[in-house]
Amino acid sequence: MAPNNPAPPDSTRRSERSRRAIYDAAIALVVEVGYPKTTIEGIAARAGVGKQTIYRWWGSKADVLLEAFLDLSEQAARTAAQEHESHEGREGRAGHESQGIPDTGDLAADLKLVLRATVDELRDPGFEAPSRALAADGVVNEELGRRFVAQLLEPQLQLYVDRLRSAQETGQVRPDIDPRIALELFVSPLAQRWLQYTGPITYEYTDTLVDYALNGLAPR
Amino acid sequence: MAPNNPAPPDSTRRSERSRRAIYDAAIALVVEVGYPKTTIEGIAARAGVGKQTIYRWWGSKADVLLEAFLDLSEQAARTAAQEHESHEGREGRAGHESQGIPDTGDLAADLKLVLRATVDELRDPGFEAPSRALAADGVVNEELGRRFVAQLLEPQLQLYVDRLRSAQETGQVRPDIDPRIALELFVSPLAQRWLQYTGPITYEYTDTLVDYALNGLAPR
Amino acid sequence: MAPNNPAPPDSTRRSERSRRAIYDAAIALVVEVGYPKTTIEGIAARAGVGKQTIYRWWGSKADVLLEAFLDLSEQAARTAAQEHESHEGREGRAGHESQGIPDTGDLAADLKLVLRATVDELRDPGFEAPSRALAADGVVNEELGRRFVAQLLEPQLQLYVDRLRSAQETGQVRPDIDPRIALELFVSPLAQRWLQYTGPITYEYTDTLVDYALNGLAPR
Amino acid sequence: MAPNNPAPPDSTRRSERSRRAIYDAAIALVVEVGYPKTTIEGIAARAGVGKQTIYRWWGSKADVLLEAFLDLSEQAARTAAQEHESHEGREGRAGHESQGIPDTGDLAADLKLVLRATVDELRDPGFEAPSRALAADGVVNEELGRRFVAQLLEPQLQLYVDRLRSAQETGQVRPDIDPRIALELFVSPLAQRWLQYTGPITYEYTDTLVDYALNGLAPR
DNA sequence: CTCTAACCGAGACGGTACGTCAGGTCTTGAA
DNA sequence: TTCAAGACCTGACGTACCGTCTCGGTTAGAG
Repeated sequence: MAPNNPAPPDSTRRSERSRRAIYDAAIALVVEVGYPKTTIEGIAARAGVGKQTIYRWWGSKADVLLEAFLDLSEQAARTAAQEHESHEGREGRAGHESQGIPDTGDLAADLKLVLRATVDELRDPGFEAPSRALAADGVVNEELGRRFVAQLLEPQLQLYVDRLRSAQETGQVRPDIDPRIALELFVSPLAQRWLQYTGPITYEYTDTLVDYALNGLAPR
Repeated sequence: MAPNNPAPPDSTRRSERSRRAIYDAAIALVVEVGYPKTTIEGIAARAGVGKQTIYRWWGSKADVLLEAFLDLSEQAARTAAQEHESHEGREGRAGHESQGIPDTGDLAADLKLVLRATVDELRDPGFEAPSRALAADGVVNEELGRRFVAQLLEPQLQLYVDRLRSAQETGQVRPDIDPRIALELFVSPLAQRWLQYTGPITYEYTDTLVDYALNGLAPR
Repeated sequence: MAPNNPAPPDSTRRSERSRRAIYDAAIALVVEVGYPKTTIEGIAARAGVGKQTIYRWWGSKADVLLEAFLDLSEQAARTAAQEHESHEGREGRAGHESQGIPDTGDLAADLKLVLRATVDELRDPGFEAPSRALAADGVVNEELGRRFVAQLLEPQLQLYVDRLRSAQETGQVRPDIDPRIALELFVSPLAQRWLQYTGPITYEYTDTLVDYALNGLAPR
Repeated sequence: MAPNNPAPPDSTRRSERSRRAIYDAAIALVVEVGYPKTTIEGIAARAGVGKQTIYRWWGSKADVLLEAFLDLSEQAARTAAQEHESHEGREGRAGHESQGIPDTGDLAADLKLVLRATVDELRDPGFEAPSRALAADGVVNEELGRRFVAQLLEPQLQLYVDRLRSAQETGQVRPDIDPRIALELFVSPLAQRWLQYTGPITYEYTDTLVDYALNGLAPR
């Protein structure tokens, strides 16, 4: 279809070593100097890699960072999973939503727990810097934004959908509610405060969001 | 305190002509070529202005655009106000939130109306391009983000606070609710969908948000 | 004739204070930072004068410096003349050529004396910096070069012409010699060494030049 | 010793193409618009080269022009040499001093011939413009001046030294004369007239210089 | 002894060029 | 063929001065 213009490189010969070094350099630079001052040349230099090696495999700074961050998330998830395993038996101590949202039967409590964990994550500079960078670029670059959402955000949101559906089955949420929209009532406010600095991010705040969303603003 | 190094220029001698031209050029370029490809040189050239005239009065591309957009908003508000005046007698047909949120007594209807107007605005390229650009830069540049919020976003949100308080007085909203948080239940989801392309933006969607937020997710 | 384009300013209202300050600033800057780094803005700032005051009365940096240097030379000449007067009675101890070249009857001795004084002058940074600057600009700017020569150099050279003519009358120089050309035999070599760094500038050197020039290179 | 900060570029990878284009552009611009209006940007643009490519290999406009002019001189010398070769058998018709000064046994005639050729050269705009530019900058920039002399001027002067020494052997010049100084008697006057516009440059003038210098000003 | 036209300081303005940085492409030599 | 290295062309950066143009204020000579 497309005239395969750029003659795609042979990925079997790809240097795993370089890929890792590039990921690490990209994340480190974003954390240390910020996204705008992170440059492809800087990443290449820090990774001990030729610029061409980056241009060969990625299309832009954002591409590099998106993959690097995905990789980082996977690592973190893997680590968390192992830890989870070693603590098996204990219930509920969810550390990271990628493990799924706990289902103790008490929807409000489960949501508050998970949102508190998210609050923690949003404050961890190691995660915050790259994800904020990607989110920012995604705001102005629709294609990147959609990939960011599809690969990072939506999988997280899907866990809320699952938990809400489960709550619908137990009657804690009205059956006519669309869970994909419902989750936004407590997730989006947190997201906006984080993205736009529209307010402080605290446990009390997220707890409140859950209460308001579940019970509504109108008198009962 | 600070040694106010660069000796601030004399604003009384400032050229109004240049300021206007720079505002116009900045907005036009962001709309036409996008924020990242909008350069200070480009703005200066398009405005028929020396680069130094921009650097003399603003600290960055974002500063220029923020002021330009503020100016644009004021113009729009002024225009809308005049139009409103000329249509006096008709009630309620608010076109722009800066006029305040209508208060017909029916909170849900009023909110839906305003949110629909916001949906329209978010789709107007003349407004979308610059505000998206500023929002994006604000995500990664906290100082800018806070100014964006303080000068553009928060005044809008305050209107919701007012309307919600009015609703509390008429008993349509529970008195223990914090309006500043409550408004996020329907505003933030819309904001996030717009910022991050996490879902379509439609009247049905915003209507649904209002219903969910007012009535809550839990069965009554 | 000409449409009196720029409407020449009224020189009777001219500020002597500013003129002096500009001269001083120009000379000082050329000495301190060099001609290329001397700017009109810098002169204006250092002189505590508006830029327009410079542009009103001079056409270029070189114009300013040329006048400043002429002024400086006149001052120096006046100072030297006073000093000369106070030492009256003593013969021959010419300090500065502008007083005329001494005429003791011994042409070689007189020339050597004057050239040694020139050597001293060429090494005085206060004179060297500005005159070198003007000479340099004159090399590449014919109009300036010709003014530099006419106003500064040629009057000096004329003194040599006079002395050589006197020597022709006493038979120390052949009558068919053109003094204006002859003087170049000892003046130009010194000038070139100074302008182009083609060799060291010493008393021995200038003495030698006089000997060679008077006696010729060929065996007698 | 010095911390050789800027990490000198790898000259083996240097683009010969760019170098040539830069030389040509620099010379052409100096001839066409003059040295002061010749800018690095202009050279880069005319040469179809990035500015950085100039800054990578040269430190200043003068550096570029000096090398360009040296290259031009070498080319010219090479061309002249070839021409000379093809005219072998004919004696004495020296076109360019770099071929050496002719030695017909008649010193005065040989010097006059060569100086007349120099007069021609000083009037060839292709040579005059760049060499005047370099000379001018060298007046005010000692480091450049010394390089100009060492690389361009002194080699020419050395030819006079050689010819004068030969004349000393044949008894046409007194043995106690220092040829390096002697040559200045006829070369420097011409140089000064050229540099400073102190007088017309003609064959008659240079012929006269030779006569005066060889025979001296004093009666024989 | 005003009045008023200029010169004055200051410095904003539209520009040009500076020297630097990074983007993305292309070439070279070693592995 | 990939890779590290880095030269190359491009284009924007933020700065320095250019020469022109107001803007009050001051200042002197014509009334």
